Amino acid sequence: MARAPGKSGQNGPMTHAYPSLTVEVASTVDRVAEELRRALFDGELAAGTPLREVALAESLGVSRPTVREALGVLVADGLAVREPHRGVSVVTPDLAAISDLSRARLVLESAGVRRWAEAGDEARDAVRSTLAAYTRAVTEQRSYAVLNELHLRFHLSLVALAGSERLVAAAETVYAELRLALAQVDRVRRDAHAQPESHLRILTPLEAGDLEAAEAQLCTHLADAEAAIRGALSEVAPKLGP
Amino acid sequence: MARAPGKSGQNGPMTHAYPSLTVEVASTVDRVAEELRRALFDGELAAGTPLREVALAESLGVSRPTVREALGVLVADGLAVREPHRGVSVVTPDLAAISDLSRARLVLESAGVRRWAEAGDEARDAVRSTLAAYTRAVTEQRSYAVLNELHLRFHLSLVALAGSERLVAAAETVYAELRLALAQVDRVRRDAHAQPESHLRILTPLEAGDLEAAEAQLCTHLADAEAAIRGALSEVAPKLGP
DNA sequence: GATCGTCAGATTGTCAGACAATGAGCCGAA
DNA sequence: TTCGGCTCATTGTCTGACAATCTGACGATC
Repeated sequence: MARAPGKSGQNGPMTHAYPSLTVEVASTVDRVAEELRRALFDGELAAGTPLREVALAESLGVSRPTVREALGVLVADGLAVREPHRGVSVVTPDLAAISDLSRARLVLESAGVRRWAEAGDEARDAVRSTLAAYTRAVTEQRSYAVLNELHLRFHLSLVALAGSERLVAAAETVYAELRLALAQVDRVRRDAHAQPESHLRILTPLEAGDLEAAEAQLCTHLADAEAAIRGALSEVAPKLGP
Repeated sequence: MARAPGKSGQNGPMTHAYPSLTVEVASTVDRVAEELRRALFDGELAAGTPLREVALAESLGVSRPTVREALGVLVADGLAVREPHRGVSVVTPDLAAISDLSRARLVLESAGVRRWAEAGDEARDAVRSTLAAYTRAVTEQRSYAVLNELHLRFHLSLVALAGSERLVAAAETVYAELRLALAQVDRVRRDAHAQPESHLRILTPLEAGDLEAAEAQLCTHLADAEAAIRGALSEVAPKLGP
């Protein structure tokens, strides 16, 4: 991209310094990592697929160190695994991983729900607005990718109620891994429309101040989600088990 | 973390496959990252210190890409921050970060405590043994580094009660950041000996099946820890805070 | 005197090429 | 068949290089 010898456009002499105007120039590594993430979430790479450095480098038009660093990001996010001298490959989610992830998200989200009363107004508003956006997108028959994105955003807003950025960051990696598992068993996609009322059953008791009911609803909702993924996964790969 | 599931065949030239005999031949990047971590935890690098790539490379006898990758690990762990074209520098913990971290660890550890009954026997035994090891180390007047390590290991074993490796991994990064904050205000070290009975007040009700009491004890313990760090930090950097 | 443009130095971001170490698969021999 | 060695592919690491950008100081302009 930046191969042309001169981006001669000198756009420097701005007369005013406007606040909070950031030009989103992500680094090459970030762009590569984002592209790989997209490919993973879109199911273009099956579980266990090795991610060869040289092939990716010439395919994406960047150098091998750049690809290597981007792969490190994916590994840190839990979307890929690196084995010494064998390279990086897409994770293969098994039932144990789904169980682990589901337990983690239950802990994170219920912690947020339990702090509904103590959370800030903006955090509570975020929960309301993300659910509204998700519901609206469902009625508007938006694409699966959009629905998925808004759905996850709602659950993230629940975690944010706990008031810790670190917990939200942890939840983001959990959701990334779950999202990848979903992409690899993409038959679950048709279920993605039945969700809004299930989420509303969480928010309604919250607004009413009934934290226990909200937590119970969340618990069943997450248990249902786990069961759906487990079912789809065991159909796809019926070889696992204790 | 879940490494390769046991599909590693016996095709090696070794005649016997001894269990749990690992040759600790970590990669160069891991060694560099570990060395940097040690330096950070030992307080050899003050908050905000820039970590220059070339200087570290020739100081450690490795190449710049290797250092660069190791710095990426530190950034991913939250121990350093990277600013575009300005490099990586040691994080400077402020009161907001301490608050954030404390809330996160409260969520993670109380989630573990709450699942004491449902946790596996080995997880409960791990809590007992780590506390015993810590107590023994205190009576034996071990070094501060050893005490710190065992202390953290006990709290990690609490998180492990929740039964999710991802949560334990998240807790590890939280503790890493907290540990760094502690190292930077190292006047708190003298308090490190007064802890065993405080932890025993958590375990005792657990063994008795009184989860609420255990959680309450944990809450006060963590609140005390946060107050101690906050106090030390505001002495060191008395410029922050609304 | 203050603000701004410009320049040199330092540092990072990215690239290209290279080499050794390691792992995987193939083929021949006991 | 099973074992041992060979070849190839891939990664881990190094060296060197260049462009983009930040920092700080110097001088010009109002």
